[in-house]
Amino acid sequence: MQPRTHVTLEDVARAADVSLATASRALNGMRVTPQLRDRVLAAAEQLAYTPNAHARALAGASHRTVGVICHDVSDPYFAAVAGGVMRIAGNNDLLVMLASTFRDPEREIAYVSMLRAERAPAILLIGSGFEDSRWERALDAELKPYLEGGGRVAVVSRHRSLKVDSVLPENRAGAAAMARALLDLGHRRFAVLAGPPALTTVADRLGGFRDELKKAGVSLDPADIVEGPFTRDGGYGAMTELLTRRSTATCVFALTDVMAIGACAALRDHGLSVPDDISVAGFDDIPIVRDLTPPLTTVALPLQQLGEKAMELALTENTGRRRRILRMGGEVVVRASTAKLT
Amino acid sequence: MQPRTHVTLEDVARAADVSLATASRALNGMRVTPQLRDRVLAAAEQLAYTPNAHARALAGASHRTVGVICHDVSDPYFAAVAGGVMRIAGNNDLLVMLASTFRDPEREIAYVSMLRAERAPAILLIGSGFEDSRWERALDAELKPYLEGGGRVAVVSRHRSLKVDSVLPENRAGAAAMARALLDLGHRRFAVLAGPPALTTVADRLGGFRDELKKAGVSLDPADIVEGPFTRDGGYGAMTELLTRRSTATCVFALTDVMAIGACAALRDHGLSVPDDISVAGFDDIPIVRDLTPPLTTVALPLQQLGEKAMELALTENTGRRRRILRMGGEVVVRASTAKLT
DNA sequence: CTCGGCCCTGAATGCGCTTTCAGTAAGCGC
DNA sequence: GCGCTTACTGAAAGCGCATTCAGGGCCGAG
Repeated sequence: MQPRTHVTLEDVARAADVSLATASRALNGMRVTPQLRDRVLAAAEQLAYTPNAHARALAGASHRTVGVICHDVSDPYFAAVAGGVMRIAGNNDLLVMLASTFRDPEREIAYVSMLRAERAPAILLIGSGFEDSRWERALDAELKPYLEGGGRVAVVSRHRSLKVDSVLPENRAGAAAMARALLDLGHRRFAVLAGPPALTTVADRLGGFRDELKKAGVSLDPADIVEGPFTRDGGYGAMTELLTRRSTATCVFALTDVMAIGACAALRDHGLSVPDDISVAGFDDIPIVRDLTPPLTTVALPLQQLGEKAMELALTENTGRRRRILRMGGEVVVRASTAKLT
Repeated sequence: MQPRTHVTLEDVARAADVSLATASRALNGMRVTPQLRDRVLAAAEQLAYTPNAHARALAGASHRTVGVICHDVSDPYFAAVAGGVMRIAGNNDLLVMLASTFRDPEREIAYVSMLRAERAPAILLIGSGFEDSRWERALDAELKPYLEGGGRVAVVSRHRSLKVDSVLPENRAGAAAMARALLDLGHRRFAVLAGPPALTTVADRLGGFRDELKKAGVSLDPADIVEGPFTRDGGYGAMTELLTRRSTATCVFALTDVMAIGACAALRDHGLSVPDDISVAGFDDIPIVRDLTPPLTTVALPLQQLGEKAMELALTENTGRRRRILRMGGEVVVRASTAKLT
């Protein structure tokens, strides 16, 4: 801000005719003669004094702004998780710096660096990592000194080689459960709308699904697995590709709800009906899918809780020597987007 | 963060065997003998040095973290606007502190105060204000000294009595256009899912709609106007209430898309079909409504742009003596949730 | 009435950095 | 070879605050 010179503690002290130290103590609720405290408080009020958080942080008072980094706040998945983070942060008088990387690894690292510079007491990383493992290593290199400096890091749905606390969705078990649910409906020919297999989220969900299918003697044709970005348009594109390939799958499993939404849109645009012509299932249970027509069958994740727990992990000391890992969710919610195969 | 003592500039200077001043200059790209600069950079790299943003801000370098306050990041409307804000912020190497107030005025004021303490160069307020005008006054009282101190404030979809730049949706014109569109479809009996009339957003949208109807000789029965919070559940509840009242309206206009989504859910739960039994229209054009079945007729707002423009306003100096006001959007997009009345 | 002890206040220090200010070495013309 | 300008470097000040360390009232005890 243009230092159009702010009201400083010194101004307040002068106005109240006390020393700087007394003013500071009065404002911070330490023992001060009531009469003096009142004078200081009145002066501060009068001058619209706001302490300079930077000076305060520099002088030793702990800084109360935590950092949260996600790919895109406007994605419902991140928005929901961020909502949970903010709830806990708010309850603890913490400000949240929320950054969107727009899936640009360089930007993500830059944000970690800035947060480090801010001396944020904690950094939360939400969402899958990047395909290229070099970026992941670069990120760890940035995180390491931060951790060594006493910073706290927690991640949601993302693996790190460093010792950081994690909140992980039950990706593998959830996908397996979904496989069973779909098999129970009578489906035998499946397609999967996947993402880059380098991501553990993809590997786990796809792996869990495929393995469970295999147990039932059903195999997944590689031609029925289409990759696309984890976005609505990614789902739309992948579904379109699948249609082009004339897949005979009776059921499509999208690895994220957002992709499933895109897939449904593609199907509608091709004049196909869900679930009459083809069943669609997703993963995440973002709030909106309940209100789709038909409502989406999906693997439920307590998104808000994911964020809450991550924030809580970052706020409490990890006294043990191992990283703490919380696994959550994974229940299949069958709704109307999947039909019994007759 | 626990001052487990960080690497400071002094450490770097010592390691590179130069003075503090030289180290600072080298790191900030000022003219320094190449050889010295290299030594400093190498030392910094080696020590994983990260400048302390607080010390830096205190020492006069401008602070690059702007604040954004909205009601709830997990609401698609705010998420989309915030997305736009972040895009511009990212392009300008700005960090964004995004805070969710959860519609709690006290929390909102607390956030402004914290942002003020952070000496954030700009604060963006996104979304409607509060019903109780006392809170609005309290907010203005907090904002005023900030502005006087050189802070920049921009608001989206929210009126302030102070001189702050604004980005406003074309609420009145948009609602009027929607009225015309619905009249053109043959509807004559309308219901409105509204919010607290004290909010200008509500007053403008409802007023624009009602006035346009009146021009066509159609009046709005007060019994057909139901208030509810601007949330999915608010829409659900309001629609349910409307159903209970046995309204004869053929078309429901929800003042926000999120409410419209709730309304559609309520209708579905009551076994009614959209648009066969009743037409539904919304306002905002949040991304998801395109993918609903049926896709929602709504008044389009360029949500991302709203955020982008607001950020741009906050980033550029207002040289004029009047506040800058940008009005955007307001086009009706007719989709399948509204049907021609036969 | 005096002295020790307690509590509260004020002066001074330092957090890590940017930035002036002064100083020194190098470069140039004569 | 001398004086002057130019170009960097280093010492030091200060941003606003929390906090330590002394000092100075006041009390009760002796």
